[in-house]
Amino acid sequence: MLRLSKLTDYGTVVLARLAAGGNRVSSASDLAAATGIAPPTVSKLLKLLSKAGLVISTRGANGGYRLSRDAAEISAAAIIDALEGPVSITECSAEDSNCDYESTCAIGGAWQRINVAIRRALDDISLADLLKNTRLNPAFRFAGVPVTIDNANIQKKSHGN
Amino acid sequence: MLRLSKLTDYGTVVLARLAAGGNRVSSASDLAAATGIAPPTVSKLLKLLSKAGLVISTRGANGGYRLSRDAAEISAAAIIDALEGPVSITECSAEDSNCDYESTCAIGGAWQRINVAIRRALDDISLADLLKNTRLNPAFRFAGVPVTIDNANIQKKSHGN
DNA sequence: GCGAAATAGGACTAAAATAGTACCGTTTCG
DNA sequence: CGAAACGGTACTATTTTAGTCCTATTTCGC
Repeated sequence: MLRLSKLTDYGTVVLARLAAGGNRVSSASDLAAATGIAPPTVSKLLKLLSKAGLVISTRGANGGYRLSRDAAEISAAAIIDALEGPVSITECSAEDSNCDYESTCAIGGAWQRINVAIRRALDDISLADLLKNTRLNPAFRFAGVPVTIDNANIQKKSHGN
Repeated sequence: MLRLSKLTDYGTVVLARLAAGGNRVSSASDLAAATGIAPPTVSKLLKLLSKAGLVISTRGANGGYRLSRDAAEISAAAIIDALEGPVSITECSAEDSNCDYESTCAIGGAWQRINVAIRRALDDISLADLLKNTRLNPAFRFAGVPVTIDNANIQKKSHGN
């Protein structure tokens, strides 16, 4: 847990691709082809990123997307915010959180400190850093689940049933 | 996003209650009554915490639960691990993950660094810390909203590196 | 001007993860 | 022996997430 959604993961891949393209605009379908991610999904991603101001869109024929600023200026936090909304570790964090257990809780504030620490880590890393890529961990298993993603099966989401 | 599940949140509340009880054992139903969380849920929580070694259970009549060690020795990371499994920010992290997008991805390693940073933040805070403060900051929102964290002295990355 | 290419936005469906509940078994005290 | 309490598992419901599709709008090229 505490992991980010696939969309965000894909989002970084798309952004990375965009970064590689420099200032040239790329269409959603081109990006989909380049990354192997399903076109509608790429499109959705780009819309969100555009709304968040991370990418700039150009409409019309020959239109497409490009990064709104240098990859070094785009933080992981910004990406996550754009695709998942505010990073907030607990729900019971707002003043108006109407948490029923408030009287017995006694917790609360401290989570925010953690939250801030996490946020800081996320702010520290830019898209450019993500691109540098240093694969530091060897085999890495996930939550006890054997992660076996088959090359061919990656898109087996054949929604037909 | 990037937030932890309700179960984890409740779990901390239960642990906090347990910490308040010192060495005395508390039954699941007592804890449920004290915290206001539904008994079956509390029970489930305690089972998980017990399995993870965070609490010690005593069976039989007059049995119950108590912390396995001092609240200061129980880190937020341990709690999250117990209730949500390993903290891991992305799935596509393994060298052998056969991620189809690998060629175009170029991302990967950096997420782990973020992960480590987050983990460190989580390790830094103990259950005792969580207990210390009630509600230190009023209104608190993330995203683009004004974050007003006054106690700016969140323990920084005091891990010495 | 017209048609094709492309984004914008939203609605919708399907799948998966989470939360919560219930049941039954085992242990221990009195 | 019986009640209290934990242990484990299986199940269901709810919520969240992922993914798809449709329609409108904008712009380029002929």
